[in-house]
Amino acid sequence: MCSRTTSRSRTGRPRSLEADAAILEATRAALVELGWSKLTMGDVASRAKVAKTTLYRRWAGKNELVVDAVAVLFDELELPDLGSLQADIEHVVLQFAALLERPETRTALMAVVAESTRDQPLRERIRLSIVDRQKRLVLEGRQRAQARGELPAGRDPLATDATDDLIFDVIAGAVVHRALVSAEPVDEAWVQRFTALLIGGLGAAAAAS
Amino acid sequence: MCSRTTSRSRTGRPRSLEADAAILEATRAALVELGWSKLTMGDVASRAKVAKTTLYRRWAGKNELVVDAVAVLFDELELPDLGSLQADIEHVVLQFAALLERPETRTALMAVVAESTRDQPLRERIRLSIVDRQKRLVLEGRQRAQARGELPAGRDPLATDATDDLIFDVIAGAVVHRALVSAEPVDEAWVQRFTALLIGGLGAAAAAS
Amino acid sequence: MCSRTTSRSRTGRPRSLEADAAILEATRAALVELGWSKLTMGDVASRAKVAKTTLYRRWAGKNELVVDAVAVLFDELELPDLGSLQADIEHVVLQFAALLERPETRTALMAVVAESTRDQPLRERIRLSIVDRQKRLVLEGRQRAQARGELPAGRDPLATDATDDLIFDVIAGAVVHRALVSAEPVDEAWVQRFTALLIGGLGAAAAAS
Amino acid sequence: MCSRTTSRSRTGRPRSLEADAAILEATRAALVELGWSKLTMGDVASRAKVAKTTLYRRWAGKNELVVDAVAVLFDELELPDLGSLQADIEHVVLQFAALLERPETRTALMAVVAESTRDQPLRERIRLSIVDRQKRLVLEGRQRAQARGELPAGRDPLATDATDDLIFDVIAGAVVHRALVSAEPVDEAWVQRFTALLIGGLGAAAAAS
DNA sequence: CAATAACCGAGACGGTACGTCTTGTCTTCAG
DNA sequence: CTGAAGACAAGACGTACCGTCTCGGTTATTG
Repeated sequence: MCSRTTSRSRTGRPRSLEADAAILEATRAALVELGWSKLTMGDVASRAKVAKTTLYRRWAGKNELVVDAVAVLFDELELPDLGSLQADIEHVVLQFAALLERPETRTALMAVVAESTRDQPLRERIRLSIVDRQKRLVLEGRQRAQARGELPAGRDPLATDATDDLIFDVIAGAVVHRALVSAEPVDEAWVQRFTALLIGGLGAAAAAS
Repeated sequence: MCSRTTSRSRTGRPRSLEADAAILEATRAALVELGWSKLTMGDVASRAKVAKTTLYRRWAGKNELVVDAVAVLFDELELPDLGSLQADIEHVVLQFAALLERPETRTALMAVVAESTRDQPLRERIRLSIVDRQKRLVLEGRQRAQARGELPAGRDPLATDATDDLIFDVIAGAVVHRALVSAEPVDEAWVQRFTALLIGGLGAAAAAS
Repeated sequence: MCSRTTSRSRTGRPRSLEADAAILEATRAALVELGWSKLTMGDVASRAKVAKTTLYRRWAGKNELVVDAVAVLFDELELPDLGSLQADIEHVVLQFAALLERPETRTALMAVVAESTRDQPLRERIRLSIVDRQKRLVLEGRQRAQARGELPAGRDPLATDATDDLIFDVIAGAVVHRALVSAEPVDEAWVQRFTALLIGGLGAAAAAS
Repeated sequence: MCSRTTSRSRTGRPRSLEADAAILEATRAALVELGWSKLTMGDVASRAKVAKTTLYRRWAGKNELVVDAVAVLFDELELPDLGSLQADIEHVVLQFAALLERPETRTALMAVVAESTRDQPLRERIRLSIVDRQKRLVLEGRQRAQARGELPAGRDPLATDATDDLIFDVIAGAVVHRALVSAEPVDEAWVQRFTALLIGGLGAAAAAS
């Protein structure tokens, strides 16, 4: 969200809530039309029918604004119980791939990550708004698979966390790399091969321990 | 490399080769110091002691220049025979992680990928200069493992290619995501867990087919 | 003056009046130091401690800026009553010659006239800001001479206007040509000869009609 | 070596002379199309189908080139004997006005004069190529008028020279000022009034001495 | 119910980088 | 050797954004 978190001085005119929504919507629209690098604060302001001052009062710059604008899109990802780990993973990977097909996500995600390599606060913001929030999917999927008996129950919570992180990086990384770097389609065939590889690896790792 | 590929007009003063080298070197230096977003064409030009026109005569813009400047760094990756697939993969993954620690690669890679989502020619250039060139590592590692008997010989060359691509996306994607998105260290512990997962998956996949 | 004439948009930050003055002063200083052809907008901006955009917001380019910068200098010309037409003319011609000795006028005047041959709006601006404003001198001098009886009272106002214009072109043209084209000094001797010729011509013309 | 010497002496520099003519012609054409300030050396070179090097080998820059290109146009001015001083002057003034109507002269003349205010060698070149060459017209006209008895024979050659110069500045200055600064037509009516004024002045001056 | 304080729009401000253009010099090749 | 072709360093051009700063004016709460 924007920097104004909790403690507001209770006096003075309050900030317009419509403005916040209009700005984020305008940001997404501008991302679709122009892409990250052609998007400008001035353009977002005029799309949202808002003064530039109003933008800068809420967000420090383009990076922060765009992170907030696209973060909400990642909350669309869901993990319905499809009966098997394989099916659950395939489903969420396809959802994620569909999200990466959307121009606003496509152009914004890598850009803010690139910026974050030189900007510690931005890195934190991305982690909070996007990365950590989606780790829930791995957690939920793993627990469900354990409940089904597809995966052994982890004894060491520390090792479990590390494995969750590893799986998250593998899934998210592989899909993003396929979609944006290799620039090849994340279709059902690829997803099945990928999921099989992953589940095979998890099984082998479980057997080894 | 630069746009002048083969057919040179036989007349006029030829382009300076020193300038080419100085520009790419200056670009890398500027990336280290300033990062992607603060890097400017004018600054690169003055570092290289070259006129801006000389830059623009060779590269269409910042994106193309930076791709060429960092592409060569990826050629440092090597795959020495360490006796086992596990060791080979761990070695190259650590090398790749070290490459992503370097500020010039760190800041440039995601940025040009982000730009490429809206720029088809740039996407091609990245694929040619970086992505496809490093797939050699997967090819070589797989063939060596097959020679050692660690992996079964692939019968269907089409399926083999698809698996090579999959492995490439998984390795590169996971490492990049760990290093730049999750922003956590790619250390030996993580690499071992990751490599075990991958090799387990490959073994399971081989057993299944 | 600058393009903002009367109707100001009532909203937004008003334009800085100090900036206007600083820019015109900086322009004159740059003309003195560098001359017309070496004068650059960027240099004027940095002398005036003003952004280039501030210049371009007020003036379309170098031509318009310089016209405004030097126009005010022409207002220094005065026509004190020295008792005779001969003395009045000699005085103003010497003043004008002194003005043309100043480097800012010297270098700017012919340059903007040259540009105006291809630029109708610039021609209008020169006429308004410089030419027409100085015709007052001819008008005043002629009326004073008529009051003294040195020249007959004009009956036809149309013919009077035409004669005023003719005299203006003859005086200004001859002095400018002597000073800048022939590049010879406009000294007292020359001024006396020239004034005698002019007054003689006026007298003969009056006698003929 | 022998053949080269032969071919050199045989072909010598005929190409070079064609180039000179082509360059000056191209310069005039470019002046007509683009005017002084938009005219560039590179454009002239390509119009003349000549390398820029060839231009710079012959002329120091735009100023010198343009002076040479337009100087020849001033040689068209002639002073046929029309029977009276009044008619002779009117004729040459109209010719001069017509010359100033041509776009190449119009745009070039004031521009090079403006440049010459900061460039002594250019001032010399203009004087040699244009100014002094046209003073012949005043000399010839004055002598013819003296032969006709319209003007008294000058006794003092120094005073005569000074008067010739004065007349030259008055005629050239007034016409240029009328045409380019006041930007009003130099038509027959104006020319008659002007010539009458001038001849009246000369008569009065002669009577006075 | 006025004062106050923070908000809002509009738009000018000082800066910085852009990508292009022109200048005058230089380097190569062809004849 | 001369000339065309064109690359070169230098630097100005006019534009676009950035993030900040006035302005005049608009809500809410508070005294």
